[in-house]
Amino acid sequence: MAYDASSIEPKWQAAWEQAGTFTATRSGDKPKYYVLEMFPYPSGNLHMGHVRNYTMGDVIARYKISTGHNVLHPMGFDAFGMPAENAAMASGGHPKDWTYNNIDTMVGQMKPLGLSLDWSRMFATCDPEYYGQQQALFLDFLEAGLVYRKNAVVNWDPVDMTVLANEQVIDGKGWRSGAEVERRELTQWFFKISDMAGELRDALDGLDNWPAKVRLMQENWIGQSRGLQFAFSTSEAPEGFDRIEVYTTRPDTLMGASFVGISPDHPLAKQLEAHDPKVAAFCAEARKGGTTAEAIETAEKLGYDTGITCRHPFDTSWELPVYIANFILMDYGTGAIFGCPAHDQRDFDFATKYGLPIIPTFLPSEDSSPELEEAFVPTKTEKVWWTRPINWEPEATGQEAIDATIDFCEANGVGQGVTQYRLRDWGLSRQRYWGCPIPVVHCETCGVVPERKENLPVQLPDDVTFDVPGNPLDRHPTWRDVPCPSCGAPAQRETDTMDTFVDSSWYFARFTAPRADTPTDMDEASYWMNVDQYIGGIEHAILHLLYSRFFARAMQITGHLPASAIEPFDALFTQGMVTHAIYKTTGTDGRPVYHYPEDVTLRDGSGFLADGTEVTIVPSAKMSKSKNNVVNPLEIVSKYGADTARWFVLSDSPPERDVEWTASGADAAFKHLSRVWNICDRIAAMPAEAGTQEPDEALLREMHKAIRDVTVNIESFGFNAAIAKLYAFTATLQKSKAGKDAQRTAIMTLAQLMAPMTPHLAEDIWAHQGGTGLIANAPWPVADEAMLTEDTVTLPIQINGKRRAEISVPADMDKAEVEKIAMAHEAVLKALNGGAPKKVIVVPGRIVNVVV
RNA sequence: GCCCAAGUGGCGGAAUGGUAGACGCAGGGGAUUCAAAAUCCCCCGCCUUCACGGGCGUGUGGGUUCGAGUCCCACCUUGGGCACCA
Repeated sequence: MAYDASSIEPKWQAAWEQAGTFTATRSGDKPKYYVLEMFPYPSGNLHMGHVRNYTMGDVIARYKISTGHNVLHPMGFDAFGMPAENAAMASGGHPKDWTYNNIDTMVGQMKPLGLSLDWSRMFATCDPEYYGQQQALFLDFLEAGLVYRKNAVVNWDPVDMTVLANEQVIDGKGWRSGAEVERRELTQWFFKISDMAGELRDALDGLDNWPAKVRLMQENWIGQSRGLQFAFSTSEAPEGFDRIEVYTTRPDTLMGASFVGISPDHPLAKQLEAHDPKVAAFCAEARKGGTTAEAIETAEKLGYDTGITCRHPFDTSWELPVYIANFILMDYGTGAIFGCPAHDQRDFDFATKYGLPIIPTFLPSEDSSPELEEAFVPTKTEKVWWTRPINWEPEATGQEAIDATIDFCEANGVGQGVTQYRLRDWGLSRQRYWGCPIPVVHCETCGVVPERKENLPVQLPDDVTFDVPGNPLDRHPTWRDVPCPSCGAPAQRETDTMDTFVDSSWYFARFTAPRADTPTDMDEASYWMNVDQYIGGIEHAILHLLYSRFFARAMQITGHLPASAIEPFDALFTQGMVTHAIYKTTGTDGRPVYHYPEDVTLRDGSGFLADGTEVTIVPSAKMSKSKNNVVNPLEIVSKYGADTARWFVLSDSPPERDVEWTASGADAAFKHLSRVWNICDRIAAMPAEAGTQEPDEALLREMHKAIRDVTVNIESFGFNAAIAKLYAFTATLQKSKAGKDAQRTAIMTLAQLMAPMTPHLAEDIWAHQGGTGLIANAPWPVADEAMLTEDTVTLPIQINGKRRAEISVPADMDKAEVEKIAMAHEAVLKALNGGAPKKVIVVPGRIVNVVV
């Protein structure tokens, strides 16, 4: 009988479900293991990237079950967000219907993959049971001072009519709509993530099982810098502005200062603006400046001389002009700087334009000219020659001078060393309908009043329409107008909803007690947290993972997570994409025409259409509907079965790298599984003769090596290498002349080793060979050390580092004996030509190297 | 501009400082078959040799070492992150 996945796979999926194999249970006798893949957005389409992501998690989950763990492996949906509203606007339906229909569809696409998920824990973030608990968290955060409201210049997306976080603005465009982002001032809710910047940065060092790359990206994002904060005293300034605080990371260049610059949003600038139309005009112009990368790149440095002057802190007779400048950001440092044109290119450009002095504080060497063509900015670790050192040697590095200046300023009461972070607070308000409502009410007399917890969830109204842009909650009187929870007077609900990154910042904790009537159940959370292995895409390296780390800390402060869970993800793995070649020709209008893979015939690496036209092949492209190179998982499952798809996405490429889907590769995977199936059949049909000692032992030795290698590879995420070993062991078994018992042991072990990757086929082989119970519950095989050690080993003999011969010696032969045999080898005798070797290195069990 | 990572056959990729190229794809040869499909077996880095063998080979150039794909330095290329952050 041929291998038929379509009959095998549903059978075993039903068996697992009936046995409750993957329902997470607590018990004291086993360690727990929590494996989680980043939950999907319910777009309605499962793609190969999902299959790869979930298969990797599944391999880990199944492996951990068979190594005696209580495994939690849940799945849910990140279900709020704009595509649902966009769909409603486009087709007139309701975001809720669209979303829940898509969830049904995707569950239907996921189940045939045979994933070891505990479906009883499933939820979607748009379930009122979930977002109601999120509102409870919000209220607790509010009480703990972790959320606040402020007026802020925000990024406004004019197409989506919503505010975007800085991180959601890419090259000055909305991350989703691609529209040019405008600057608007609105009152917004913020999470105080910047308070934790130092802690979030320092704790990265403890995340040993995270990719170094992700830790580095977060470190750069948090952006710590050490510098000096001090004040210039002013003259001719309006009242209340007799000092201007500035922050600098280069206090060593203070003796080269030639102006003081303030942001157009600086309080002093605003003060001047109020009284002087010329200042107001300048500030308006400066603020308008585009936010696109090109605009910033090419923007001219603009300044407005306020007529105010500052006294240099080291020399009070030295006066510096105060400019309002368009390149100074209000929300970094103090919003004010001193400009040192000699050692900062921006300041250099500015000084050149406004005729300000350019005074170097250091030069490449003692005899260098002080005339500069451009700013001189060496690295801080390079030794340079100082023209006027304060308290350091004339030849010193920038870093040495910086440290010395901070010490000097602190000692003389001029300023103090300060650590600054680039990380800003997380603005969470969104002017959208399809999100978690912010549970507060605005009352004229009481101000911002939190909703009472017993009234949660503040549920989204269902009767809304999307025929006009903007937020339907704003124009829904019966939902919006409510009595104040505090005084009972007529008041209005907050109509902003939360950024969807909030939803995904704690779902992993909710999975530990998904039906609890508080956000978490501390007992369950203490048992299951942390996530032992988290798997997802590198695109979430910064936002989602940083926000989740913040949330875990905030949840600990508000009593929703134990202190042990403030770093919620013990280990992180970022998997690569599934790509596919693009086949294109050029149309009559000169534009590319993309062809479906099934319309292209491949011969010797070239591709042809049915009419013989050759197509251009672009390998390894991201799957995209517009490029006609999407491979649909359901089609693959119905053609080959889930096990083939799973096997393929794990083979060939290392999991952190992209893997290219190829039809020939999928065929090869299917053929291999068929081969294993046929071997199983053949062994079952073998007559039960007595085994023959030598072939039996040879087979079993290879089996134990396979156990060792596959185990090591699974534990280290080397799935492609594990699969390579399984191919090799299958070939050994196929050719084996061993007796039935040994072969039966081998095929059953092979099935066990394959079970994490191809669970259905493995179960079927197990049942076919009379295995006890489900292979999913069978204990993982253990390699027998005695079977791993060889009696004799083959040692290469190198002469001067080049391999020249081989000898076969007993594994435990001592060095001297090995050397004697090697020295008697004809290749060595020939190389020595009667002389004596300079040196002989014998590495037992490894190599012999003779130096002549 | 700053920071980081990676460069190995025709392709994807293996390789605790110890026989480079496991395994898969593509390619070639053979068995089986009336023939084909399917299946099975063998070959497959480059140059050279009838052959045995020899020479060269992990982006480039140096270095450390008995021995380097692996460690160190410089450079080149590709990919990624950040960027008017003082």
